[in-house]
Amino acid sequence: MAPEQTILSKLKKTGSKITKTRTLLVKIFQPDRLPLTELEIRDRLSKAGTKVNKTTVYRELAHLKKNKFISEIEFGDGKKRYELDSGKHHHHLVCTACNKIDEIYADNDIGLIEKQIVQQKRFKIQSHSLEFFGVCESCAKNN
Amino acid sequence: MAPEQTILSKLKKTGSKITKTRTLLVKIFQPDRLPLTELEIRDRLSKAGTKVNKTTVYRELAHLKKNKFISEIEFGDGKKRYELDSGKHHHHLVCTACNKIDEIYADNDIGLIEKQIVQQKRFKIQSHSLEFFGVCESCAKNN
DNA sequence: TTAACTGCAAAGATTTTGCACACTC
DNA sequence: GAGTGTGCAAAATCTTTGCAGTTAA
Repeated sequence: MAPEQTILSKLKKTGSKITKTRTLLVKIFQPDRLPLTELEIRDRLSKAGTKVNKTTVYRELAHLKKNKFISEIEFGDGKKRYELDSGKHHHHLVCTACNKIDEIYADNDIGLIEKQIVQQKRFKIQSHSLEFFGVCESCAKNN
Repeated sequence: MAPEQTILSKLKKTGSKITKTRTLLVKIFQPDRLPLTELEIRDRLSKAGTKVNKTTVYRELAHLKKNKFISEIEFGDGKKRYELDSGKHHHHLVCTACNKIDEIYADNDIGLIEKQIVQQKRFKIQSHSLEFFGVCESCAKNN
């Protein structure tokens, strides 16, 4: 079964309907595994031949998020972004030149910092966010 | 010389005028070293007896930021926050119960992660942001 | 049929801009 | 007095809500 079919059939089981928009949206998130804004998502839907109102997109994203198929993140530019929730926690490399986003895994190292925080501050950590900003390899080459 | 006087006199040298709002604003950032939103800042100004328009606050913050006396950060709630720029890079502990914000220093450990990123991804890092969300000591006690 | 979904317009929230007036130095 | 700062209203963004109509199952 194609990966998007898993999501769709799980949704169906909980009473969601399988609409054209929902099907396409889930498909778009599969290859484009990286965080997309509402506008980027709507553009992709548009190019796939389905013009959708932004309200619908926001509601669809809220629905997928509530069901834990996608997660919402924010960098520092005032826009929310959504990405497939792989279950594996990761961090992002944001290229300040081309705006492309890559991901990295570094939870072992973060774990060290978390231990310090618990000991020093007696702060109970629930989650964290870590983003790196810089210039990606291809942008560095083209300059 | 009181710390806020240093900032004010530096500003004066570059042609800025020493207004009531500017003086108060710099004073507010001194004890309240932690990130404040525009509204929180305006409330503090108000309580100090100076009602200021939000436009003025935003412009004043932009001015202080341009001159590198404060820096701007964003957690995930859509509001920008401003804090005194101490020159020392640090990270935040955000309490999800009382919204208080504490800071920590952990750049040695982040350095390890950065080395990996440079090697694996050939990504040239310019900056990063790291925030922890959880429950602070006093909120944990009161529950 | 009925619960879920959709589009449109309008409202919210945060931040920015244009313009006329006011202040600091 | 010149250049900087201020307030107000309006606009720009991004996101959410209300409501009436549509669609999937």
